[in-house]
Amino acid sequence: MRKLNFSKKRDAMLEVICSTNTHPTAEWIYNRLKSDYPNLSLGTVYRNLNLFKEQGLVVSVANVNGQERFDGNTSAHAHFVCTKCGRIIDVDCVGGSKSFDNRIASMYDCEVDRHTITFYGTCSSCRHAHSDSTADVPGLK
Amino acid sequence: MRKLNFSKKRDAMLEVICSTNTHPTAEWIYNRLKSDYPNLSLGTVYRNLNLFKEQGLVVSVANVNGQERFDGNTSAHAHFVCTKCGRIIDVDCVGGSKSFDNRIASMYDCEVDRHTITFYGTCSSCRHAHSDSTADVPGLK
DNA sequence: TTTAAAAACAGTAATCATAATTGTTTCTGT
DNA sequence: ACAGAAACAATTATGATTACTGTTTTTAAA
Repeated sequence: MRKLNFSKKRDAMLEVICSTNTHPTAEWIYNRLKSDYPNLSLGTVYRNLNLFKEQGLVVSVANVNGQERFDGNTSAHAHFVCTKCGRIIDVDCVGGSKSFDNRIASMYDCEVDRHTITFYGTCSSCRHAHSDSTADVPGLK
Repeated sequence: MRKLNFSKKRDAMLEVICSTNTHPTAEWIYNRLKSDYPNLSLGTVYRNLNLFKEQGLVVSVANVNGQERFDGNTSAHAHFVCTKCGRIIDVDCVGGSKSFDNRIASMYDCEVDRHTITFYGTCSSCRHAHSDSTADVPGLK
């Protein structure tokens, strides 16, 4: 694996990703940082996200409306995706065991690196849809 | 839900999707059919795929290298995605229970329509990589 | 069976997320 | 300080998917 130099912007990116639980898009991260780093480039965000994935610092949890969604919390946990508003919620009570992976590996003679468990449906906010509380949901049209 | 007219091409699409276990891309379906339907349009394939999803006739199982992958087998089952060759393999021995969904629904006060369980790793063929047996894998670059 | 409205379609152009390229700047170890 | 590596911005390119427009098929009812 490649050796990485230090980089202020990359650090800031990781900081942003790890301190939110909104499972942001590339663009959300970009918008978050461009006030602090006015000459940040979207290309840099994409490139660093790929590096983070390579290094296992960040995982891709879903693709919602054509946009990849990332998570800095790499501990094994599932996700719920609201198909109405695009919100992604952590689900900590199910799956996430390595024993799944091992079972599949031996059954199918393959190497299993990881697995994802993702639920799809309508979130609490959207069900009770009183107020449009989608302010902080990344990837909204 | 919308009322659908009959359509030869749409029928053929569904037939193709349901009689393969390769979890094809839109383009793979298009290429499969264009010998029988020389004036089939890729736009038609995309439009009908979206209709199939709406109607629950087909599910989207993964997004591999930026391409959506479909499955005409809508019975609950998991998938293994080879990150080397893009192959997707059915995994029939895990998950798929509605009780998961119900548990999440009550815990998070949400409506759960479905869930996906997806394993990522290196498939048998790619591990033993003697021959390039990726002939029928959709979505290969 | 005409016939008119609705839906499906081809062909094409437009979008939009992401990737690649290029030339410049910043690190980092020596 | 300096040379090579990595990071970066800016721009351009790519490629999957969607939207649009005018034409053809399908449908159901007269």
